[in-house]
Amino acid sequence: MEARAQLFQDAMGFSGISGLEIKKLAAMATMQRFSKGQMVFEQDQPCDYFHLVASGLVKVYICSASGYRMTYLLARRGEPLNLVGPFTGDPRFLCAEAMQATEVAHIPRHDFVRFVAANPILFSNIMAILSKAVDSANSRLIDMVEKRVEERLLRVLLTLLDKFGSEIRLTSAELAELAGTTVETTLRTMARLRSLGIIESERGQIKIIRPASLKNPERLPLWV
Amino acid sequence: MEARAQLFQDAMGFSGISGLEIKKLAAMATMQRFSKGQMVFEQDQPCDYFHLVASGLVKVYICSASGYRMTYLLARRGEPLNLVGPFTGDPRFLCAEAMQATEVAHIPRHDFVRFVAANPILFSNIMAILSKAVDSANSRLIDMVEKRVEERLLRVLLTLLDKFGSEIRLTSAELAELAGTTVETTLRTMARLRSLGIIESERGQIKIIRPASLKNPERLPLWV
DNA sequence: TAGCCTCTATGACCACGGTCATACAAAAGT
DNA sequence: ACTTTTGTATGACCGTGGTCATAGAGGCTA
Repeated sequence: MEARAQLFQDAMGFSGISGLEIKKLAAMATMQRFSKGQMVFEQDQPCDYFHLVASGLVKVYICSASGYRMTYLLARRGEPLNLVGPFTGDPRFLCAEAMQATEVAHIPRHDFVRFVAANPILFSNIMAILSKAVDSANSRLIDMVEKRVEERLLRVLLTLLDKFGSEIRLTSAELAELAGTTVETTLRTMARLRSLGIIESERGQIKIIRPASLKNPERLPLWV
Repeated sequence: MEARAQLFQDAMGFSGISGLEIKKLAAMATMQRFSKGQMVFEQDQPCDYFHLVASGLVKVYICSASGYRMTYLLARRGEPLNLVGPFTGDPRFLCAEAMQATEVAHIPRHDFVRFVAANPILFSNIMAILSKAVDSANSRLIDMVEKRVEERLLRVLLTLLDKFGSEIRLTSAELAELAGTTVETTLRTMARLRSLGIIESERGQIKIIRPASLKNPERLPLWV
């Protein structure tokens, strides 16, 4: 219970809430463990809970009819999986899958919405996060049209560098889903980056050797 | 003043607000006229106002460094141009441009945010709209990866058909910015659709002859 | 130790669509 | 009535990157 309160205290978007209110929030939450590969929620399901990652790593992705996936968010401790969903309750086409052993806090959506209404500062916090999410989606949309795969991958790597540091524990398939390309093209491009001395890689792990070469001033990190 | 109140009464996202509150909102608004091609707001400007279209048509688009444009929203009477911006005030990279003679209502952002806080139902309304916007952006992202230009254009045409009817007064350049492709490819694709008897077109105008052929069950309209 | 699955790696192929070029008709401006 | 601009139309070219195929190495389970 104390740990749960600490989780919400640290959580993205919950700053500015009093300790008392945080305790109320913690009291509404239930915790659940997921092992690698397990789904936290699936697409086309109604949204009944607000989800917040307590530990581990969860990827949120959209899944097309033909099975194509596009990763949209990599959430770790303190990051919410679905900020919009609880307000409408409607099914969306997002899925969330644990990438490691993970613990997630669930809050029934009506409790969450009532809590937000009672703490209007959350409105602005949520809006600030959403504005980043919308901008990021639009920015990726532009990238898909005018940037080649290498540039998109570099942007993904820069983003991951900022978020996780220079040791990135993702496979090429996972990178491909972030950059919007195929595994083969990702592998080819990574080979080129390796030959340029920008990265080193081994099975399931990428190490960024020259972070400076990613930090092109006109290349902004995504919001992932 | 009466007309302004009527505008907010009809506006998307403002349902469920009492007549008295609507009048307050109308009192905060100022109206401004724009002629074709004029900018309502530009990218990288701080957001000081909430904007609502009163008449005419405004396109909201993102503009990349290399000048590439991607149209994101076609807003007509009753549709807001920037739901997120007023909450943060931060500059984004969206631009809004009048496509015809247009009238837009402006509300100072702080007034708007206070009004929303005082009428919490607006928050759910806004969230419902934002969820569509985010979903639409993500859905277009997937389309960019896995759908060819013709399919993307058909989806754009279906969307426009639903929103504006079978007579669409847009140029090929404007369609290209909606579908995420070039003018040339749009023209070539339109030629093919014309030869299939799906559309007719003349300068600045497209007429959908066989709406049924667009309504593929697995092709959903975008949110534009 | 064998068997299986995942991840990495790379070659061959080729089509979609972007780029550049030219041409012409219709508006719009002077 | 003239020029300029905007929108439509099409041809030619070719590069990026998707698809399919094969192969091997690392890791997990029995």
